[in-house]
Amino acid sequence: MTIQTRRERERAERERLIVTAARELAEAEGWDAVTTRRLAAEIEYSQPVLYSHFKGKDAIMAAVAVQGCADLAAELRAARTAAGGIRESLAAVAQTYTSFAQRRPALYDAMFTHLVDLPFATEEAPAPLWDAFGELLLAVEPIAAEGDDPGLLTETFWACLHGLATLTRSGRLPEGAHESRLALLVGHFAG
Amino acid sequence: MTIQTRRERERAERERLIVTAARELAEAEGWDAVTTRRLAAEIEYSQPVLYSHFKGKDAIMAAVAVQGCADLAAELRAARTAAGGIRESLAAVAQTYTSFAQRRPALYDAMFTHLVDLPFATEEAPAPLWDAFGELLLAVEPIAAEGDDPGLLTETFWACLHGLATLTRSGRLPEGAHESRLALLVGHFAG
DNA sequence: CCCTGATTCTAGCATCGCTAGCGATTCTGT
DNA sequence: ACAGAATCGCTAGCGATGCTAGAATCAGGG
Repeated sequence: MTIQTRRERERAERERLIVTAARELAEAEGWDAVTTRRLAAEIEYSQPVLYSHFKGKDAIMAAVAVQGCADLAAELRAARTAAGGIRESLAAVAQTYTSFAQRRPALYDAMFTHLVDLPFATEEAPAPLWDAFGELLLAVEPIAAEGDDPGLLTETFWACLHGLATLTRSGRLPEGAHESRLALLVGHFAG
Repeated sequence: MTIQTRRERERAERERLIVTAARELAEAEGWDAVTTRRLAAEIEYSQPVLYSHFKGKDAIMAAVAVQGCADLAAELRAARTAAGGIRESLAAVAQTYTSFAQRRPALYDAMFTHLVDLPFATEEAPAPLWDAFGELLLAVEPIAAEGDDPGLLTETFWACLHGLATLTRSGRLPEGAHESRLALLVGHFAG
């Protein structure tokens, strides 16, 4: 039995290694640089081992995305709990969210831009996804008017943040005025 | 001289053909199906002619994106002028925008999701881009509070629509409640 | 009629994601 | 302890991608 468990432990460790290497490589040089050959070289194994762990490159990206959601959830939680009032919490969360997208673009893309076959809005969604959404929910809930569904409001607010993050990062919105737009958004939701 | 002009005319015609074929193929089967070989076959020329017109596949996508902006601008204009009041115009424009993204996903991706080296927020941006933004501006301007920069507010509202469109289409937001989220957004901006 | 210049095509390169099939290594049963 | 069996990772290769170099073809001018 212990041999079996050691095998599984080593295997799990290697899987972790793959995901970590993929994330670091993506964050350093972008997802285009994350080829299966390059990734295999990075973990010092041959290409086909990747496919014994994941169905394909997309599945690896999905695993990275789940990790990223955990990171984002942690950052959001820290920002929210550090903020004072209701409106301040919302502003802090919004600021942290867009900052995350700008600081870690490759990670953000894997999470929310790249088309990936992760269950999202269902119960089968991985826990870190729910955690991240939950953090947004905790910040948005207090500003919901009576009769509003907080979940729906959170989804809407999230979408707004996502739009600001992606359009700004792709150069479709001038970067300089980002803070102003963020303030405008928070004002319209919490005002 | 007339020979020269005929040559140029034919060349321009072929360029138009390339962009149209690319757009139709993308809308029919998605951008993954738009390979240079497939596209060349579609226009009944060989592959390298594409590169005598465009720098590469990305440039072709950019050309398609500009066409798409013209289409979007036209749809937005129709929706806005058909609507009655200020709030109704905003709602109609929002509805039309997200509907466009859902009805023509490949086109929308080329315009606003795919990373493309088009000048966007500068004066060198192609006219259709400004037209589309201008339509949004005309709908948003009336609901701007005094002291608000209408341009900035439009950018923000646009980002919200973009976020809703992309997250819904990628399955990250449940599709059923889309209208509710749209109403929530319009309510928070025009309320 | 041949030459010159532009234009288009054939053929190929490097790289991509992914897979089949072999060799070696490790476990199992007697 | 040792032979058979099963698992594991590797080498090699497939089809397809974006893109390019050089041959071939066609037009116009002396």
